[in-house]
Amino acid sequence: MEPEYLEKLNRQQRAAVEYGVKDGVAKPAGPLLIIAGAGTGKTHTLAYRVAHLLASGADMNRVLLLTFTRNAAKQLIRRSAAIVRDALNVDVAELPYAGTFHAVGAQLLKEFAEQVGLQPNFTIRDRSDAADMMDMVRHKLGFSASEVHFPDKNVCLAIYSYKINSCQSVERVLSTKFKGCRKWRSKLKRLFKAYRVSKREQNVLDYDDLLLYWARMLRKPEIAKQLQDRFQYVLVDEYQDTNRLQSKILLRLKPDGRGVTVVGDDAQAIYSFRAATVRNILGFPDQFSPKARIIKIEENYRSTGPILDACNGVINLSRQAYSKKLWSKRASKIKPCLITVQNEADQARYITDEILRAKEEGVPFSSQAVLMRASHHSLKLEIELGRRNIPFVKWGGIKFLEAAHIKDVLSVLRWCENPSDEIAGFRVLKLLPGVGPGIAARVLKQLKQWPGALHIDRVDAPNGAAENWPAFVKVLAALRTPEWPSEVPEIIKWYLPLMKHDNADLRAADLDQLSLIAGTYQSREKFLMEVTLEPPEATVGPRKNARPDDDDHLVLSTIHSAKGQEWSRVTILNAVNGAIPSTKATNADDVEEERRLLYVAMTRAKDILELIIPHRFLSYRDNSPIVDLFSSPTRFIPASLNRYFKRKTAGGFNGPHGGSKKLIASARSGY
DNA sequence: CTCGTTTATCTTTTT
DNA sequence: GATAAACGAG
Repeated sequence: MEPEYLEKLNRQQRAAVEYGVKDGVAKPAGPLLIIAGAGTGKTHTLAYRVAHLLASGADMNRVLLLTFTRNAAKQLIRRSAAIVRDALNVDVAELPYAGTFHAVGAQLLKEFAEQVGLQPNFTIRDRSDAADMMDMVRHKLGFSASEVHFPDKNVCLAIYSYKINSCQSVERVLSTKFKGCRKWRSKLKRLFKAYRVSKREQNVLDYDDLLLYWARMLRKPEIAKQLQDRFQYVLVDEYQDTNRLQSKILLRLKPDGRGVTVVGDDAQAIYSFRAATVRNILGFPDQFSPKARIIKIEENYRSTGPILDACNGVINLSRQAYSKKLWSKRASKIKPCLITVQNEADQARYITDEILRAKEEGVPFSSQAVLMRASHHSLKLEIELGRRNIPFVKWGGIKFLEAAHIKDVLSVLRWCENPSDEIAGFRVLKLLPGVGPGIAARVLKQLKQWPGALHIDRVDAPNGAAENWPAFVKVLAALRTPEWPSEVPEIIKWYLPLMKHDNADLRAADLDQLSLIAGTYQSREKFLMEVTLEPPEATVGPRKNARPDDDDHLVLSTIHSAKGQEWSRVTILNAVNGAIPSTKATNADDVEEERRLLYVAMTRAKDILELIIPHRFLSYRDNSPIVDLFSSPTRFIPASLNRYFKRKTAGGFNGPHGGSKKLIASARSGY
């Protein structure tokens, strides 16, 4: 007697779901690699696998599910729970161990903090706070003043982060990825050392530490044993985008690979800048003996035949060989379309026109998306959409938490939570008029006399800040006994008059939203931890026409953020050299990744796919300022792929890459 | 000496 | 269009 839900799966999917389950009983088997191409129902399969394991007796407390975003984890859990409920009428509310590597790492580090020499109240530093800290150390060591063109804080952090995630030496990273910084080799090493010391002193961890300490704690035999026993099943999604450090964690968690499932697609590896390496997935089977079982899922349910043909055409021009070929039963006569326009203004107009037209023909905004290589590529389009009152949300732009005013308020909370957090303290102190970097540093130094508590009341008011000092002391004193979440509006009330940024009204509205978001968390500690690991999706600034949940809205997204998503109608912006591939992509490997990026973007489309080629495109050429380039269509779609695409022009363009008026007419009659 | 403002430089992607 | 060094005022 087998569960009915298995019948909904195709042969390959079913093999993946049933692997390690015999006669309705789950028993951890050897490692499994699932190669699942774009649109083959990868999430679906993984959800069924989790559900099937649980339905076959696996204990949900012993399942570890690692996904690329926390959102993906939530979706998977929801779908698995629904399947189990339908089949067994049993409620599997939540998997206790599910989320990103970083989030689960944080969870386990809280649990084992003392045993690995951490204080359990550590706070997690987001990217820009980590950069600020790097900057502070950089100043302290005198590198900013004495050296001309010493790499800035972001570059320093990028090098350091790459080193940690790729498990390579500083030398190697400098000579492969950051060649321009090689001459600072020894200074950078000193900087990184001081940065590590500083993190320890302030009891903070950066993103990379969450992985690093996790990997380290698994080298302790007692802890390793405990976790190896706890996690009977470990499932990892998007394995092609994991890095060396993450694969080490996985291997230390399950040295023999028993109970491990990894899922991914080598053709969709797009995160090498984060030190992800496709060798993790390609080399996965051989790490074990006997080798991992490989199951490939190749039937695509998402896209129409013509779209898939074009996608295959693009990826097959790669020098690398990929491990599968997608096919689809979905017939259609509509080929993907390359549209040449005069410039970016015409591009914005054309896209807007077509979106409205599609909407009139019955494709809701929410089934349409515009994808771009870089977040700022959509600026003109956003203005046009605003003018025409089309609701949209943008993914992958400035995140809510990165806005200056939000960070100001969060810093107050973070400083109170962890008084050793000097970056937070520094930022808060500088809010007061009359307090700059010098005075702020002095106050922080004084505060060090009373470690563990924030005795701002014992510090004399600095000259020039006397007026605002008492109110400041009062607010911080009140925060010593947390009143969650009502303390948040209190802080905002204090903060607003001090705010130095413009657009005060908009920012005040953002802060109101922050209060609301804070209210959904149980405690200040939980809020701070989760909010840095998975920022809320709210956007900041003028969002008159972006009403996230309740409306039928369009999505604008970077290609990276569009991972795993699908829409009926997809438009790709700036399909020109300089954007895809980016001018930043210099070596052959980088260019290959850009090709995969285009592939990922194209495979998001179910029914209609359009790529726009503006003939003139504002670009940045290495060191010179903005240049207006005559661009050329992306090199990833050369003439040899012509048969997969329809071509047309719009906006009265009749230049060198364009088609004829006749083509426009026939293309328009297509839908 | 310290804060706030001006001026020059470089702009990918994200947990 | 952000960021950091240089400049100028107190």
